[in-house]
Amino acid sequence: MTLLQDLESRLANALRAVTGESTAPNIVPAADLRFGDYQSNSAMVLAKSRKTNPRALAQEILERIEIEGLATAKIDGPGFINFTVLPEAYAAYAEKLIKDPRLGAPEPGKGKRVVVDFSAPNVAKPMHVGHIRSTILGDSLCRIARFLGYDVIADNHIGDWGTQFGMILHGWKTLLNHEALHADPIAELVRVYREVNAAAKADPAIHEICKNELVKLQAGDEQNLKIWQQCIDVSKSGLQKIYDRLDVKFDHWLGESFYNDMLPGLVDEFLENGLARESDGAVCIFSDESKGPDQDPFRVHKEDGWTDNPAIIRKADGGFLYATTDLATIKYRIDEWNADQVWYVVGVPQQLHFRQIFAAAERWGKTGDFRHIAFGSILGEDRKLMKTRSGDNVGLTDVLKEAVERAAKVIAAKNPDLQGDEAVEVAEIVGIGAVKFAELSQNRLTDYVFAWDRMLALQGDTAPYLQYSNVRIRSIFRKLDADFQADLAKIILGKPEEIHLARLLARFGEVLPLVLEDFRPNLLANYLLELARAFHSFFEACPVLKSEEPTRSSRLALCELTSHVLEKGLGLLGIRCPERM
RNA sequence: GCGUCUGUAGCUCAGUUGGAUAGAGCAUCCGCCUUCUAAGCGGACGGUCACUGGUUCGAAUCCAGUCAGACGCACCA
Repeated sequence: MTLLQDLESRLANALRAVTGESTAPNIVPAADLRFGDYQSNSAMVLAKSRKTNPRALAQEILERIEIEGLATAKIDGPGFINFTVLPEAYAAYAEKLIKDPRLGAPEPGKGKRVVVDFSAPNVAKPMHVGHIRSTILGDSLCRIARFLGYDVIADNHIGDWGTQFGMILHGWKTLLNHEALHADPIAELVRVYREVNAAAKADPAIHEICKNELVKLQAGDEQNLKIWQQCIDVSKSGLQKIYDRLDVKFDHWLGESFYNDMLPGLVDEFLENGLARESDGAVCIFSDESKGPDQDPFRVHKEDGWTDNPAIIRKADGGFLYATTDLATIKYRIDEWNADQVWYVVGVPQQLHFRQIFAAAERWGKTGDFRHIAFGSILGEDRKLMKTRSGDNVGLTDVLKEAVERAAKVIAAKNPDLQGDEAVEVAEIVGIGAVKFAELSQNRLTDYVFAWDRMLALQGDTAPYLQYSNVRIRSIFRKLDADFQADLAKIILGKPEEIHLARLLARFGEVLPLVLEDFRPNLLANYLLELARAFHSFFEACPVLKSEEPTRSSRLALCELTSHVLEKGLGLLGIRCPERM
């Protein structure tokens, strides 16, 4: 039980005693430490509905609440109840956390299986900065969900069957440089794709050839299938290198091609059940007439009023689409994997698509908790969306390379003692961590303009700031002469910096569940910054090794616990901690 | 045209869902290494929360309207 939960249950008891009925307690961390550690506005909310004086009601609550030994409470302002946790209570809780491998975190996901669909790059194309959000956000959500008890299946739904293969096939047959393919497979595939793309735009005959190659592939042409398979294989191994570097893991890579065979049957089923019908030769899912037009994703308002906006699941030429594959994917995840929830970490431009897919799945009887975890776009310097096809986007590999190079320079300047393999390793951890943290520390819905200095900053509110606080801790323990057992230490909190550090350590378990309420790892990132700030202040104000017992052991234990929380918290964001930097 | 998202300090962004005097980082300025790593710490400067109304004890947050930007709206993914 966290301190917050402890306070809430005591407040709930007091509220029941005062009102005679059970009322949800409402406690949040105080906006300002001047007021205390936690604040409740329950008295004001309650007074409103009962039309009584909020301060008088708060007074009644205070007379009934039992918080001896935990906190003190007082009434402030219009009727806030402010709680100040006693230093002894923080100390006792910190001692408990040291022995708790979960560091106070609850397990709200116990018994729930969730499929997380993220990253999902197209094969035969390099990952650029635009792919970074889904990959990093999705990976972090997987880690956090697992820690909070969910049974997580991470699935990389790669684009391995799109129309781009018509051009790639034609390029493979006419333009491929086998030596170049061997040296850098994805680069060569991209070169080929771009050349054919340009040629097809200029010459309709080439466009027609590409279309035919695609039709042959889809019809099961042996040669084309073989080339396709080779493209997938080299692309996957190229992608895997980036994922390894980012420390991102998937349980499955079930791409679009995996669902290919299921699509004809799916469309037939939709037709037979009356869930879809033909229109202009295409098979479409239309709006549910019983619903109002404004609450239906299959209708949209245009210049001349409400008009159909169906989801097309089979084109007039017989081909299948994105929506068809996504429906097959939902069926598989619900029927074969028994998923309770499916989280789609996909950009905000696709929200209409997901509203349609989710609505169609519901009509189809595939029930589950489906969430589109949307995120804002990364914009180019012209403030326009970075388009995949424009081709001149910054590659993800280049970003990582630059990040690690910058980190290496800073290491060489700040800590010349680090040499050789260790310096290389630390640069990797710091550089990649900076990139990930830049992404995870902001609200997922905000668009931003890509800028090197922003993404690769190493000072201020960054991953290196967090890593550095842990490095300072590890440095203390390296200088320790004897063994130290943190779980046996008695914690005594005296200086304000010690109390503040303990206060933030206690909040780890409170923040974590909030992250999954709205899928916002930035809450964890912001918490960790606060914690690190508290630690740095503590570090400057409170000598550890040079202090006398029992303060020395107490501070060592606080350091150890801070290190646990920092490493765990960063780990949940997919960021590693170096021993020194 | 309609819908979704966004608009907060010079810049980049938070703001735990309606709480108290709106917070960080960067930049600028002033201090702090003879003591556990200065990628740090302490302090200063910086705001009409796009605008106008409304709801109420109380609004950056909710509602309506206006302005600005991004994205989406039938056979691409």
